[in-house]
Amino acid sequence: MATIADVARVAGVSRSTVSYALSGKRPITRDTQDRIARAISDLGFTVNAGARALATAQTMVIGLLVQFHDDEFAPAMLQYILGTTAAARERGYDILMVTDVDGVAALERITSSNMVDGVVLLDVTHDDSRLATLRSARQPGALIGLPADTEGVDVFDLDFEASARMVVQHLAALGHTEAILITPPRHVFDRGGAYGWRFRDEAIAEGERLGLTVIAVHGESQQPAISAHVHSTLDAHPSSTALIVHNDATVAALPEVLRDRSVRVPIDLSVVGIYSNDFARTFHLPYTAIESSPDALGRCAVETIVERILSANSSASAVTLIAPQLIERGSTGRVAQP
Amino acid sequence: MATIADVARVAGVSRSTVSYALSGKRPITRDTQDRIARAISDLGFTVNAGARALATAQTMVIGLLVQFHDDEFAPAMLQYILGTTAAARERGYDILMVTDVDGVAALERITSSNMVDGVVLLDVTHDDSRLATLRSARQPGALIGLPADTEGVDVFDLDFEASARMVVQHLAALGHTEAILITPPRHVFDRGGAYGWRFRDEAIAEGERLGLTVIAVHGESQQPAISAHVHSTLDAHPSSTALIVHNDATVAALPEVLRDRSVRVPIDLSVVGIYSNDFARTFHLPYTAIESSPDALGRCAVETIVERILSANSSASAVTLIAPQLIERGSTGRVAQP
DNA sequence: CTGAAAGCGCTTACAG
DNA sequence: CTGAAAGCGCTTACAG
Repeated sequence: MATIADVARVAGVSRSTVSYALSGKRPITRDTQDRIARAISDLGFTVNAGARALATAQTMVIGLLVQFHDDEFAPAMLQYILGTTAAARERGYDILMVTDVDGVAALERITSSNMVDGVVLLDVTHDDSRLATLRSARQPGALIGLPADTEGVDVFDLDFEASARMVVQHLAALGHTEAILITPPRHVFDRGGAYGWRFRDEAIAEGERLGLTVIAVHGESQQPAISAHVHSTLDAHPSSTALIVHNDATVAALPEVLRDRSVRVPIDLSVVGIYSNDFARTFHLPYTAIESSPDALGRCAVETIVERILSANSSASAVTLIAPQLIERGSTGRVAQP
Repeated sequence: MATIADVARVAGVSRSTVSYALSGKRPITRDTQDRIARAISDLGFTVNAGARALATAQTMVIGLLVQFHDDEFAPAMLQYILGTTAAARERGYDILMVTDVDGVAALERITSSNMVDGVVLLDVTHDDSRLATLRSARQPGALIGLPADTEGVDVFDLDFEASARMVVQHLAALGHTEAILITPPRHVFDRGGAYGWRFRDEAIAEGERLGLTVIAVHGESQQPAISAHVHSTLDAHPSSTALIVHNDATVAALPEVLRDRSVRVPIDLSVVGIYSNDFARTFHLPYTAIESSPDALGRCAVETIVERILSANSSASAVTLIAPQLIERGSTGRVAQP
């Protein structure tokens, strides 16, 4: 394994000159540069990342904290991971992916040992126990998901309130007066998944303003309960002309259930979802939906982390709620006049 | 940030003593131990991972090389990632997840810069271009997926030949004489995904031995082509009494397609898949299937890597094909006597 | 434009 | 049972 000292010897210069040639942080003669380049290529030299990290106090690694609850629909999570990882690479960072059940301990471990320069937390809940650890860490952190206390952390999330208004306005404009909303499962609310109630509460409130009654029910998290629940919910509310689904597992099961019931979309029922375009492609979901933008959220989080790593200037942290976008896929229609 | 020197000063001992207390590599007086422990906790000291890595030449990080082809069904990949990550943590290693489009460059980057102690390659193809890089790397590597040349690398994969025989024998024993096999999409074969033809060729051969004609067709990779293709394939072979599906995306779409056709399983058609139990749960797939064991494969790969990291003894590399297991879910039946 | 030297925070022979 | 010192492979003031 060639070191910078080997390169220096072969090139007939000092180690510092090799280092500066590598970083470009000071001018080097054309000739010296060439000799160094040749030595590097002859020796197959690569900078040792650990040694560089020790000297610069920069690891060029960002930690990604993922939590897989086994009552959760994992495929949706993958999109955040990929968005984050791609964005990190574009900025020259690698991703240390941590999936420990004990997220607090994992966060403590990778930050206090200086394995990472910053950290992105996925699936942040209302009173996320990882935040205390993050606040006392040396490294900056960005959250995906809105906690109650946003003091000192950068937060990124979809604007679920605006999303709810957008969906309700869309349906109200089409003449709907009663809609069913299938929210995330109860355990998501219990765990503090604020996106659940943020969307639901605003949907109900906006519905009241616009004369659209929103009937909210918790979705199930496991098949076959999911499908059975959609059936019984539709049975229970025959007067509802629209269905809003805010739950990945349920929306993935929806095509089959609606086919079973011979429900024609949008003639018999208008359907609106909240999911990403990638998700729509993977599962062939033909519903008009709010784009949940996992890729964009991951990218924003990484960008902000990198900014904070580079500029020691600790500007005020911010909460960024991404504006929703309604992707029309033709699954909503005007209510038939009786 | 407290260093080991701070701990030593506060405890009134030398740095080496603190280090040895940490590692337990030499006996320390009870009293000295206590003073060090107190100093560590008072200062909130944690070993700097980078410095330790530099001194020991061990990063305690394993690289995981994932390739997301956008014509691929991503959810299946996630299971390998989770199995690998969990197994690594159990052995004290973290996972550096790399998803670069250029896998060769990514592998070169993380190995030559010594960011990792070993590496796991996912989705290895018949003539995987990453293998040359891996062979010249300092770190050991384990593959998931069987390449043509297994020289010097540890390989883990499902025994697809045995899987094919098991499926065909199962169907033949039930009296089936003609079965359709939907293989992975053509581009998987083109790319060198050996699992495709390993299963297919052996299924056909075993079928010939047992009097079961296996009609192999390539699956599609994107909806709505997937569903349309299953329909047309079933239409084209009305005499087939069994369907074998070796393709995640197709099997995920199967319940809907069969419902559309009012096909009763297993009365009208026996169905066998090749997928993991986790996948079955997530997508509620009720078919008898060969367990593809992504978790077990990920674990085995990590275990082997760790063994090689620890015991410098470079014992011969091996190819490990996991024995298949047929999980009965009641989707196959005896052929009706005409 | 280039070099000699200190330092990043650890571990581990070498000595006692 | 414990310490002083060298070394892991870099970077970066400090000097010239």
